[in-house]
Amino acid sequence: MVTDTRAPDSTAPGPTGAVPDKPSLDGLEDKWVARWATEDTYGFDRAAALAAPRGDTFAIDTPPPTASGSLHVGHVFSYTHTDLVARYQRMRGRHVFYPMGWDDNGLPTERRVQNYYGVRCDPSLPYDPGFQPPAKPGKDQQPISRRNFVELCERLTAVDEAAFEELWRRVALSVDWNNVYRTISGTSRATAQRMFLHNLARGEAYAQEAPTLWDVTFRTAVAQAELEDRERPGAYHRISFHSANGPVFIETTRPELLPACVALVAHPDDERYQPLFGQTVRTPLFEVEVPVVAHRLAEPDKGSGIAMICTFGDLNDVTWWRELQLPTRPVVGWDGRLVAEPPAGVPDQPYAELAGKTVFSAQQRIVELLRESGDLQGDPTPITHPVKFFEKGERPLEIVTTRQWYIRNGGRDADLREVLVARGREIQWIPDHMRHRYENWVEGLNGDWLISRQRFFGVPFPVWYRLDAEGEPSYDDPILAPESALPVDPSSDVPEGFTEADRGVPGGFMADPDVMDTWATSSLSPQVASGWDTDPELFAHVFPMDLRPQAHDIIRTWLFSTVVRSHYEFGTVPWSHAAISGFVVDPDRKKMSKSKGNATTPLDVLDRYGSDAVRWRAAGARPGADSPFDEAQMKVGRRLAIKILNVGKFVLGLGASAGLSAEQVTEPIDRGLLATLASVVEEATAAMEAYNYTRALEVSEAFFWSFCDDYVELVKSRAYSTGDAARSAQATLALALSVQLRLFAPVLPFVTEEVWSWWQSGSVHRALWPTAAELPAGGDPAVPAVAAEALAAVRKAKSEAKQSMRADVATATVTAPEAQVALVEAARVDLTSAGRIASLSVVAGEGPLTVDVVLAEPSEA
RNA sequence: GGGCGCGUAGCUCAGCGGGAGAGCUCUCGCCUUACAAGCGAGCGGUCGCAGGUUCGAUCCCUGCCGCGCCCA
Repeated sequence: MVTDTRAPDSTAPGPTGAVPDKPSLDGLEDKWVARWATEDTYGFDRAAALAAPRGDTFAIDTPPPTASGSLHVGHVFSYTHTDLVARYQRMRGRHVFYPMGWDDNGLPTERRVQNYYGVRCDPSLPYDPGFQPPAKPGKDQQPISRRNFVELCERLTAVDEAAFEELWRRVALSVDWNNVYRTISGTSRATAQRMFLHNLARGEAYAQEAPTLWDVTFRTAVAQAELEDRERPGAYHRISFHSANGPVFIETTRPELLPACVALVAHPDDERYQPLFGQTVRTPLFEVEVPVVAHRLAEPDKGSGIAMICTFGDLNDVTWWRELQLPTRPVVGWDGRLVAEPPAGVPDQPYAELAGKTVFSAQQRIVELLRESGDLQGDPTPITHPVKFFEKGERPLEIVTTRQWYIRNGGRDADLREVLVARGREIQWIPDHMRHRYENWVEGLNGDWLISRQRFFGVPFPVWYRLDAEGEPSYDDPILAPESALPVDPSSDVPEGFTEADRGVPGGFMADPDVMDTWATSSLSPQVASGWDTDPELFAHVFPMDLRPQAHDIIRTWLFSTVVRSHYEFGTVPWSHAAISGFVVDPDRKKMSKSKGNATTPLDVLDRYGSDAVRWRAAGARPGADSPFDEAQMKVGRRLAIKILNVGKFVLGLGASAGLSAEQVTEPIDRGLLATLASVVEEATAAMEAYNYTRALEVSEAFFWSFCDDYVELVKSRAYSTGDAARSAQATLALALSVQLRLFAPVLPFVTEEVWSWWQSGSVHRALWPTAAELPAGGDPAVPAVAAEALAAVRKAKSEAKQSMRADVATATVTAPEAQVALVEAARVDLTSAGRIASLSVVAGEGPLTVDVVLAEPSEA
């Protein structure tokens, strides 16, 4: 039976009880990964947690990694950061609810499946129950049905997820592997659909036919959060429009949209064009009459100061179209090619030869035509300008008018924006300044959250539409799936009152063809992980959760969208804390990413330095701070791990660890050492409480090295002897080891567990975090500090004489401030034996402590 | 262009009102029975620049320069 905590018991003999002769890191990872799995060391005890007050539970909303992606050391670092907190909270005696999820729906998985198997989804094909993917992907992607495609997605993500889990176990993430969720699972789909229906019922979700940013490669709409500007070359084409009073020159980077032109626009204050306002001009080539209008967004210093408004070249066009109530003349289709028929009012010629061309080819042809007609003045002027891209896309976004689902997020409602900003202020951000990222994003929103995607592997909208007598869908009264039926797949499930025969026929029904964007599901990770749909009792206990760990690049997406969903459904923030990790960057300070080719594979690094060493390095990266990848640092972590093994061997090898207790610590230097350690414990604890694992490690580590180099050296010979004084040293060493192993346990789970197992029963990771109270009070930290200072002076004398540290000292005279004399005297025995000093005298004097050292004559060899 | 963060030893970073620090690197030593995958010692910085506040500024304020991230 696994209990959540057990009190440390420094006298109980361990299960193995044996200290190896030659401790080594080799094999520790395999050994303890297996042991932790069989003993379910990190399992969440649901019953115990529910029986205890909420404050005894610590719930973490783990980021579900994209299972189809690849991991690099940056992921290892940020997940380790979370694990440091989880392990600390567990050692504080809390029930740590630490699930793991896989984000396996959406575009990345589709792409991986396409490439891995050499297939593509064709929703018009029927399901083939016997389908087997080609052994090797062929030259051309094989079209398969949607259901076959989804099956391949599920098959491949299962494999990917297993590989991820193995890596996470190797890194020693202390997640509860009994609690794993997938964003494409039935539960996730049901949760996402149920939440969507709630949003819809409350008016928070809606569908609208509207201009939408559109990726022509993926043939899907994309959301504002997925946009990025990229600098791209372009050219201003100076083109003449025709009017009764002569030509009007505009400059455009997109001459191919000439047939889509609905107006010209200039700034209302622009005197050059004021006479034209209210007039009409004719487009070149097509001779379509368009009005000249005024609008404040027109930029007088850009180009000629007058621009054409098209359907739709950019977001300004959309604004103009909406605010000036202009007609539309769509020419760009969903595939990024010019549509077959010209828009109403645009003549067949010369449009016919543009139809079917890509925008690129259409532009070339239009430019030729303009040259021939004399409407292109001069040569195009090359420029570079920002162009909107889908962050995962490679071709510029177009704007097409489509019917899409949206969730209100404040982008069109200043009051809601304010409310959501206020929600952000309810969250404790780590580090605090990351709050600005959130607020900037919310305040800069300019549209609602577009959640529908024209893709296949995702959560479908649980919606059907009736078809009228002409077979046209009636969008005004959608048929919603009943909540009891969720999850549904409207493309194979049939709404109540219809049969499959009614699908797609006049008077029948059709499914909503879209799926939800992956963020629309992952924004529900607290609900999915905490059992909103499956375990209401648990959900009521752990939600709102304690911690959302994530990286800063997805504050605008994952963090914000999670806040939105929680705000709507529960009227609360989803977690009390958000801990934001920085990136691991390469030596040039560039973010590590696979696409840049600078990513370091974690397995290789883990193999060479060990998980503890990599975790140690991760713990040195403060929350929110980027840290450069530097292998030299890994070596330092590895050295610390080895040192812990060796000092553990020394302390326990004294053969006297059993039966020792704090009462036996009598010597002033020993009591002083433990007093110092008590303040280290207090400082480390305060740092961990503030999520400052870096500071906690720093103080623990600084103590540890001086413990090894000074204290252990000072008391070594006393510890080897017998009697009360020896027992005092042995008890101190044992106590200090126990405390330090626990201080290091979150960072170095493998070596601390190994050493712990030599003399303790149970896992160090289920032991209680150390407290100052378990150490004897009243010791004077100055005793070991001054003794170490004196010893250092002796060592320096030997070092400068190029002598071994084992060289004998004939006489050593310590001159110390009056107040320190007694301190040195208190450590006299240890100091003389550690320094191999034949005759030590201590005198009071001015200034800081000094030691006059007279080395003994080297003995004859 | 806006927001945020950062400029401290060759490198990575602590410190954030009264003594400029750590680790790594480097140099010189040491086989020392926990550890040579170790130990000891040492070298190394007008704390980005310029003003201001203060008895006193690496630390607070202002401006500038440089770097990074996010957003337009």
